[in-house]
Amino acid sequence: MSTAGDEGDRMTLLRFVERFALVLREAGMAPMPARVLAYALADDSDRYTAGDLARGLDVSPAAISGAVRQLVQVGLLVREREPGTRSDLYVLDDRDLWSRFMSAELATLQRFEDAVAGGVELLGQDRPGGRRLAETRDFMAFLRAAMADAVQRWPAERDRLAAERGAGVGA
Amino acid sequence: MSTAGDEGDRMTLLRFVERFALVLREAGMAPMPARVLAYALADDSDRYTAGDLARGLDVSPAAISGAVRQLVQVGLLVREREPGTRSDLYVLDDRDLWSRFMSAELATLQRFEDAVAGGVELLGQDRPGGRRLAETRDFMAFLRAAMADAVQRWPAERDRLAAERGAGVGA
DNA sequence: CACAAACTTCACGACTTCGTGAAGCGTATT
DNA sequence: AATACGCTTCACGAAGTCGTGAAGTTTGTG
Repeated sequence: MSTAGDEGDRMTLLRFVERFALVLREAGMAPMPARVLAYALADDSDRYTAGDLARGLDVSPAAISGAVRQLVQVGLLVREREPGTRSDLYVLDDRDLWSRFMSAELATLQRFEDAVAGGVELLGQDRPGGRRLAETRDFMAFLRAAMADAVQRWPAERDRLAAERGAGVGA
Repeated sequence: MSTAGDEGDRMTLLRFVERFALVLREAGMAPMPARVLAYALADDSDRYTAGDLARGLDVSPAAISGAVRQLVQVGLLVREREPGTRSDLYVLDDRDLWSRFMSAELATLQRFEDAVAGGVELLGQDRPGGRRLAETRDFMAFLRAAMADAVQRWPAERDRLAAERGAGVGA
């Protein structure tokens, strides 16, 4: 009977994976990396072989291969190697996961800023188009600074939240 | 001779449009809306008919039709109607353009948060996966608050920048 | 009232992208 | 040293998406 419960858990897990992956895709992530990230985040284990992920998500090992490479490249997954085994282990280093995720986002924002700054150079600030571009560039810079600041403040804020809740539960 | 210069300007403009549109696409925007937005932002006029955009970008009116509808829907473009003409006018209300753009982004972030919160409900916080999800949710909330705050501060910051530069040029 | 212009909608063709299946390669076991 | 296992790469088939061309609709003009 315990199997039935486990299978139910697995189904709810996979449903959530699909739902969360959809949001990630809308934010620009490719489908398979989105699924792998969602799965690694929500499943209870904290280290997975490629085979684990393939079986857990019920997709081909080939799909996993590409997905984890992309995730490793952007720093959302870390590849580890246990001596005496032939499988790589992928671990979701959740301690600074989202700070790292946001760092990638900040790089994107930087590219925005560069592209717009290039446009300002090309068009000059003495024309309406150039002025709009310049203001856009300033906004990007402002926003990027604000986000970088928030990312930096996050660890302390997280610890504060944890302490607060720990105290609340204890009381 | 002025024609040659104008054509050169037009070419540099279109090159910039392509470059900036590419960045916008990487951020999740559809190709044609990205081009239209980049063009409307960088070109010197501040109101365009659909025909202006089609000719300016050298694409079919049909492509413009879908693109402007999407841009109007997310609030990046405003549709206006001059009495006594048969064309709608699309204006890029640049005063609060980026605040509005960020509001849409904040909505996306809210969907993130909702999806993750749903996962926390499904999985419970007494399991490693659920705990990771809960921390993710908290991070999303924290980041969203920081971004909302930044968006709110932007108008004042922009005016401050403008005043500063105006003074700098004068000195 | 008829005509003309502009935009919109629709359906098609081209392109890109995604995930699978099969073959190849590296690595530990025996 | 040979074998078996797991991952990776490659090429293919399928699905979704994008922009064009043509027809239809609405709106202003003569």
